[in-house]
Amino acid sequence: MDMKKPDFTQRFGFLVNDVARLHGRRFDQRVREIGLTRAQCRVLGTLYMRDGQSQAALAELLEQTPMAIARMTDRMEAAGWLRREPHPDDRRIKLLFLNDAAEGALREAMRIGDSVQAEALAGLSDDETSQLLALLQKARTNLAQLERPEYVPPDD
Amino acid sequence: MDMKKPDFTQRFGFLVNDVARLHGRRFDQRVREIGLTRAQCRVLGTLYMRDGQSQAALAELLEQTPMAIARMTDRMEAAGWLRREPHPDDRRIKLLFLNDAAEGALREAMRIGDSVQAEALAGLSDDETSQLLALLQKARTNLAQLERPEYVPPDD
DNA sequence: GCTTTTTCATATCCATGATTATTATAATCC
DNA sequence: GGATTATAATAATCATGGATATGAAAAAGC
Repeated sequence: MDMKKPDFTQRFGFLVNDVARLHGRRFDQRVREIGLTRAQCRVLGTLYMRDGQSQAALAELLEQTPMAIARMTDRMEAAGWLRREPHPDDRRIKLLFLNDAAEGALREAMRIGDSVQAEALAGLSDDETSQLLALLQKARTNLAQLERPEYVPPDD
Repeated sequence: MDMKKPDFTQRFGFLVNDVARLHGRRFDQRVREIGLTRAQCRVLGTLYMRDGQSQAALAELLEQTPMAIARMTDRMEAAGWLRREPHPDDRRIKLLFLNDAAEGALREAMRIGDSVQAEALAGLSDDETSQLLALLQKARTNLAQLERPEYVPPDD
């Protein structure tokens, strides 16, 4: 008898959760000195690509609830990273715009992200790294499609 | 000009964060019906492998702060999943033991985890799946060693 | 033995995210 | 065009996790 108990740390859910937690913790420790957090960098990065989104649209892009975006943009507006402007035609909607401070901070955050990524993927060959990214991308598309079946991954 | 802006969603940090968030959200939705959460499953799974740990030891195993474990075990003790018992020799220490209800719930959580993993990794070959797990495991080891240089990954 | 240092658990505060409900505003449907 | 329905933002509540600080108890130094 004395069955070998299953090793939970080898399961995909545990693993990806752990890697994200450890990676994110380390990233947070470093971007903290520029006054940002991991989640805020995510918002900044998305707005940088598509400035002037509504909160609802941003929530869609980030696969998050509108509520999470409402509070996040509250904090980020208070911190001066972005501003909210009324939509000219629809008084329900607030459009989000990056402030000038955001671009430099985002560039620095990218440098930090590169550095943490290098730490996390140390010892992996270039092939292994691209394979890892491709497989994660596939998993991300799978999971996103489960929630929004109409979603089609970008092609360009 | 009109430089192409960097696609943040392709970065490792964003990707692994997103996959963990989407996977965890889906897992949470399902284990909720047995009264558990993702984080609690993580605790249950670890205690199942090594019952009778101190909170500090559990924090080490989970790569988390003792404070996070203190609050987590508070909630889980109140919910009846585990109990705290005093250490016979050291009055600072509380040892954690799973209650009977935990084992069945954990088995069900594993089934749910298998199901979500299958959804997330749909379309990946067996080779790709094992490669993904192996690469994530490597990243996890890398990141863990940055925080605890003495850490050595299990060999058996 | 007694002081200093470590260690264990925990209180407090903040950031994040999910759920649920509410309010204001648009859009749609007879 | 007035009632119904849908959508945008947000409030309130809970679970989670990091950072800092604290009290109690054990270990180490002398």
